[in-house]
Amino acid sequence: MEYNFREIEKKWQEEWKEKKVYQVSNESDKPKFYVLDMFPYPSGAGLHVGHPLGYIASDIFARYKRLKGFNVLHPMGYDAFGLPAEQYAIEHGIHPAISTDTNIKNFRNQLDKIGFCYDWSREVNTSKPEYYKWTQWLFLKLYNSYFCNTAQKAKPISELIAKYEAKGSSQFTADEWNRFSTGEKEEWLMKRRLAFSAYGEVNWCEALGTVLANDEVVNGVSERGGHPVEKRKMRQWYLRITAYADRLLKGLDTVDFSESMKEMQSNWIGKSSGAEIDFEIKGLSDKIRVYTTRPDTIFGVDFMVVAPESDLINKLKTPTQEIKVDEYLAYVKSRSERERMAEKKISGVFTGAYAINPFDGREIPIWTSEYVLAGYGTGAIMAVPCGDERDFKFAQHFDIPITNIIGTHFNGTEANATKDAVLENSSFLNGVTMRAAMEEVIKRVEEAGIGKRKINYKMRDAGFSRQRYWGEPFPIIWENETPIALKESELPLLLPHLEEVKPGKGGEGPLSNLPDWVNTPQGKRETSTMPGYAGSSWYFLRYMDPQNEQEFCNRKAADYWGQVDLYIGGTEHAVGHLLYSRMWTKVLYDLDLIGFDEPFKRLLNQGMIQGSSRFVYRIHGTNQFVSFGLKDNHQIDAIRVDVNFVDGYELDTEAFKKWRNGEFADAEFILEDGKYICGAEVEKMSKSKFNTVNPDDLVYKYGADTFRMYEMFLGPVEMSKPWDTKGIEGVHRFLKKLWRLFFDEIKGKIWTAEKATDAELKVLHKTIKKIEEDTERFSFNTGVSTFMICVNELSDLKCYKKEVLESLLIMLASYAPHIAEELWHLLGNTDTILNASFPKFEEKYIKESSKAYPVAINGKTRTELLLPLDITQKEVEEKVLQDAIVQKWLEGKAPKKIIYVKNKMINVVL
RNA sequence: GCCCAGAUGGCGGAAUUGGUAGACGCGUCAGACUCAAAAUCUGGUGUCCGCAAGGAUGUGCAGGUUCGAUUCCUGUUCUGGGCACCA
Repeated sequence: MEYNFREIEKKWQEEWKEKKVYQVSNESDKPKFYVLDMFPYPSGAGLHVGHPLGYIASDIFARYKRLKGFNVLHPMGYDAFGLPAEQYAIEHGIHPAISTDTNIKNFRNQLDKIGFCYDWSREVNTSKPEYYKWTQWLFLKLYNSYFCNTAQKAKPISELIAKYEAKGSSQFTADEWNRFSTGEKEEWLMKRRLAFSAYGEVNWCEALGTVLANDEVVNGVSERGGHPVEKRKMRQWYLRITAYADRLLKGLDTVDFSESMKEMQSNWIGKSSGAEIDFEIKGLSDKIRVYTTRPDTIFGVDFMVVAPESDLINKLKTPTQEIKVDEYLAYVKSRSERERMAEKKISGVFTGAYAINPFDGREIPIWTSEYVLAGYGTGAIMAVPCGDERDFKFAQHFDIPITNIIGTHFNGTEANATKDAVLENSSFLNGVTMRAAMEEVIKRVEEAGIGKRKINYKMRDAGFSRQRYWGEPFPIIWENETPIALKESELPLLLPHLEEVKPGKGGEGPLSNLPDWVNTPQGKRETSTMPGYAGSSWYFLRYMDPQNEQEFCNRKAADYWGQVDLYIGGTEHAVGHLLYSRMWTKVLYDLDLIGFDEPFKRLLNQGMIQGSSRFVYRIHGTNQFVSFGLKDNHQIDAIRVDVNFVDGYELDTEAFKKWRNGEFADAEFILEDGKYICGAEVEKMSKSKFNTVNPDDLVYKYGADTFRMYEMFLGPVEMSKPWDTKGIEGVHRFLKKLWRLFFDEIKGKIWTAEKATDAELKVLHKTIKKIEEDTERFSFNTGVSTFMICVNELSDLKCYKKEVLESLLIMLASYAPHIAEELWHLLGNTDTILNASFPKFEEKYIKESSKAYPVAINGKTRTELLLPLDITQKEVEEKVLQDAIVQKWLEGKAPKKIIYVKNKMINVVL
């Protein structure tokens, strides 16, 4: 009887499905555990080997927790709204609903083959009305809530209205409020709503007639077609995430994310404290307001920089500088933000104007430069070259004289951002330490009425509308310029069918092409749709109660499941998605709809699996392809080839000739050693780079169990690594070797019910301990290796005993579920192995009484000494000195010291 | 430019708290079985010197702390990822 993985896997997948073994109930006496994967966007390219990495890890952990006696929620679904489906529709005329459906079926098919333990009865699909009804409902919750600064939490906007009606606000009296028109009232409310509408800049491409995402713009032109792109102000929806900045920051202390992830989030939020200070401008009535974190350096200000986008520039530029300034502004306009970011070259131009230092009246030249952004702080800075690296380089580059206010702390060749120096050249601050000076300056600035203390955040409110079709429609009708929200009873507002997806007029979304839908007796419907992250900001709650038609999630279900105990996903969208879902959770908590204010208790980031691309080299202008080692003798063009017809680095030239309908049929090859050797480069795995490896092929060839274990065996889950299929054989061999502990090719069944020996139990319990430790710390690669060691040792011991093998199978059931289930049943069990209990580790089986100690001389290991564990230092010294090898190294002298660390090692110091 | 992560044999990686560097697997070499092949099994395999015993050297690079450093500290180089130049 041999290991027929194809038959076994098919059989158990069907059986598990039929018996609904993965269905989980919201009621149980067991403790709960919630294991979640970041759900995928179902792209047309299907799964490649990079996708399942995190899914396999979470699957192993979910199964492990189940064996450990937990009621485990482990669901999966689809983040199904999004740009690519819409783009595909524009290019191929296939409706997004259809292509999305096809893609989901394909994904599901691929996922099923790998044997995941998802409870598919809880599947969510963000593009289905049953789901997005509640996304719209939650949007209305945000819209109808405001952030109360006193209570530091969200409250219903009705409470704010009641307050305005009764007491007014600092801006208006109650009487004034009550006399306001509906539109005027709405304008005031809009300033407080958590989901609000305002004007914001978008990338507008006239030629394509549409708004473009940041990554669709390259070098200031559209990626498709290379058309010019300009910034244009349009009405947008936003989420007031900045109101939650502080709580999002504090919440990081309560969750178990990696330090680097927390750092990324807190850098994104970017809280800083400092002051806003107004500088007068020589000869103008306008003032420049700067934000600075270092008010103590006010006497070191040698120039000011205003963002090129600032409206003030036109007033600042003097006639002599006008041409230079305009040229520079045109240059900046042509640059994408990404370009400005990566720019090492220092650029900028003097406006000709001077600001006045409010404390000593010094005239300070005002410059403009692309390194100052309009969107942060006040869009203008006071530059202190001796204390800020960038300011220093700028001053050096443009020969701006530098004032030293920190004495010897500044060496003239490098800025020093210290806060500990004692100030010099600083008028009333001379002799004051910088830390103390900060307070002093803020005090004086406030007294003089030229500024104030200010806490600043990098984070901006999140843009929440897209001029697109394939997303949730806003439950909003515009009555002239005033938005009116639909009633909850009117939800869902269905996304109307569109025969042809194309942009609307004037930058509006495709929905504006449907007048029957847009025009209602009340007014015009909002034609933009919600962004991709709308549905994904709360999907983890829907899994808890996926079929509920009355509520987004029943409170009892939410209280039972609570936080996601383990959330697994990549870092790529992590900052955005994690912050948005954390914010939504906090809002829902504030409104008392759920009982926790952080969605994810623990986060594990899986690394990216990269592809290893292969290149062939065509001699420029010919049909000849030259092998890698000979390419330097020619002028060549590198062309990517499909990795599937390259064996290692050797090209299958016949397959290459047949590739792409014979595009290379006439190719001639210049070989080395009779072979065509390809070049290689590690890069992102992508269909367009021909370096994708499809899991289906591997599952077919080796089985799902082998595939699962191999993905884990590659290395730590958190680490990025290039995919290499070589080595999968080793894992497959391991499973075959495991099988041979139960069945022999000739004798058939060889397992017995005999009692296990001490040596066998030692192997087993060593394994239990290690598997438990490795799984708990997500070290699945060493887990796989532990199984290999266990099977190797049991084979050496010729241990075919059910007592030992049964426990091994239970542990293996989370890593290689199919083979474990099959052998479990062949051993005579009738219930599924999923309902077994994880074996209990017992110390007594692995207790040792002695240890082979490494003995080092001066830190270099020279020999080994078998010693009892309870030996004393004195006894150790005696034994060590008697040892022949130690004596040889001692050369008759006495050692200075003998270090003995129990259970570790011995070191003899000469 | 800024932020984060990483660098260990021919390759993927292991070493969990500062204590035998290279577990496990791939590849490769030798052997067994076989008419042969596949499969399987046994043994070797960081580098250098040496017939061997043995020795030297070795975790990107340069230093430091320590009886002892892949692990801690300082500096540095390279690679990967992220970014909203964050004052």
